[in-house]
Amino acid sequence: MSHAQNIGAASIVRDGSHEADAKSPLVRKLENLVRLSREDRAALDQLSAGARLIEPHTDLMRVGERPADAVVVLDGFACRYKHRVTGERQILALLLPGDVCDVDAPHLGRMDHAVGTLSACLVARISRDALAAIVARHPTVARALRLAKLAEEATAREWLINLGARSATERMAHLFCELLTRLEAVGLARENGCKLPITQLDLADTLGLSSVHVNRTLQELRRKGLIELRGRSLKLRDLPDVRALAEFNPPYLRPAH
Amino acid sequence: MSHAQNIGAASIVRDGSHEADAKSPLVRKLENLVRLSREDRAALDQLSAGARLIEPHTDLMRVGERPADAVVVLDGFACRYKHRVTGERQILALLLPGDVCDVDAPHLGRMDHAVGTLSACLVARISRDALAAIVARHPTVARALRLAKLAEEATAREWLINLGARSATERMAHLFCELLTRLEAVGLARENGCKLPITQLDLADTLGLSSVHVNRTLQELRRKGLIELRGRSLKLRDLPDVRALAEFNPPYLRPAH
DNA sequence: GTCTCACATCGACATAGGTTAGCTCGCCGC
DNA sequence: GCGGCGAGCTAACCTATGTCGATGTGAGAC
Repeated sequence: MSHAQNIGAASIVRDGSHEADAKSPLVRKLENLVRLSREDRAALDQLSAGARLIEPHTDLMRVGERPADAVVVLDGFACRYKHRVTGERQILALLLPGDVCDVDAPHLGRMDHAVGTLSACLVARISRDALAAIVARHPTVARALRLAKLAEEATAREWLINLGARSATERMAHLFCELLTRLEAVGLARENGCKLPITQLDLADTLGLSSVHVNRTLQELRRKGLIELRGRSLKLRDLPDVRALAEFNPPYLRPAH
Repeated sequence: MSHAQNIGAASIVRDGSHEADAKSPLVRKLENLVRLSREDRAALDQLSAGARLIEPHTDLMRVGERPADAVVVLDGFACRYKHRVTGERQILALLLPGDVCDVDAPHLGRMDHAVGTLSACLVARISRDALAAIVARHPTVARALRLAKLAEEATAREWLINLGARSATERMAHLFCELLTRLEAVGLARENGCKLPITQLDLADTLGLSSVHVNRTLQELRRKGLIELRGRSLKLRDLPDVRALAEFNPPYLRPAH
């Protein structure tokens, strides 16, 4: 059994069997943005009910498709990505547990990029109608989804700065800070560490680097004692220094605070 | 009088004195996305009524501010940008005539980036109330604004690919294709040419390159007969080749078509 | 156990792009 | 008319990152 599958399996147990004792990542994420009522939470949990386990490297939406549903990631890492005709892939956004993809699916024309899993993922599809219903009946949830969208846009802006203006080490440090913060927000990080169920090649395609250089850069961060990365688990050993190196400023992840 | 001021002045005449014979860039832009009624157009023109001429290199919104109004650019080039602590500037988006900035201002917390003019610009501010009113009374306009936002997001994704995966020449070619297409959509391009009222340094900060390398790259594009750029006016001499070089695919600029 | 495959790692070399510095030209203020 | 300034342009040199090829390593399949 691969690491990736481990992760998927582990959380199916968590999400499936003991639903009572753990909040879903979707609820956790939105609770960082607004105060949810018990009814709001119940409605959200119902959305994630029909979640399915998806294999690594599986497309959830293809280029050119007209998306009928939105998608919520409940466990594992997925991404938005696009291929150049030369074959290079650029990852445009990482979708972590709790992230909702394409809330405005209804307005959308054809997808100009694809969405796919990186690791094994637990994913729920939300039909256009279900989405419309919850937005209409739960204004607080609607507001939370809007704020989440703003955070996604702010994140995209940070990525532009990453790719346009930061060196390889700074980029990587910034990405790690971002991931840690986002995973903390859904209860998936402890002691400045988290799972990182993706390969160095995936990392390369998100950071706009070659996989070889990703490897070199990781070595450097390790050598400086800034991070540990073994197997699929990442730890930021010196968070203040990593943040300083990355010029990481968390508030952009929580708009309207 | 500088080039940039020339451009501002020229269009003030166009937008101010003969309002009857030329549609505002805002109306033109939205008409690419939806079919506007006469009333819709009138309402939009009223929004742009109080436009003012702003000097080059002037901030319209600052980092940390809570934006009270949205902003429409009616002439000239503006941008979203952010400075690193090291002083480098990354331009996150270019705002061209017809572009509306921060329609969801009301939901917004503090600005995580700044908005400022590059050239002299004709700019109208739209109060939160005026915006709410037009969105409520003119659903078609509301829809157009949503679609415009989707186009802006698609553009940001293209920029991520630009910065992450394309070479300097490809990047620049792609940017030029994008600008030409966007300016054509508001009637500000003719015969594959348009104004480009920004410096090579501005270009460098949007493309994530040094100004020296921007210059080199421009020379190369000129040498290959792909573009002409003199003074502040750009012409794509071989549009098919430039598009091929850039892998430019226009439809992303017109969602839902 | 052994085979295989994906991933990580390493070294040697190539190159795109950055840096520094300086020159020119047109415009503006005085 | 002179000095200064911003922008474009060029050349020489430097370095971060890419490319290529080889090797190591661990986990699953059988």
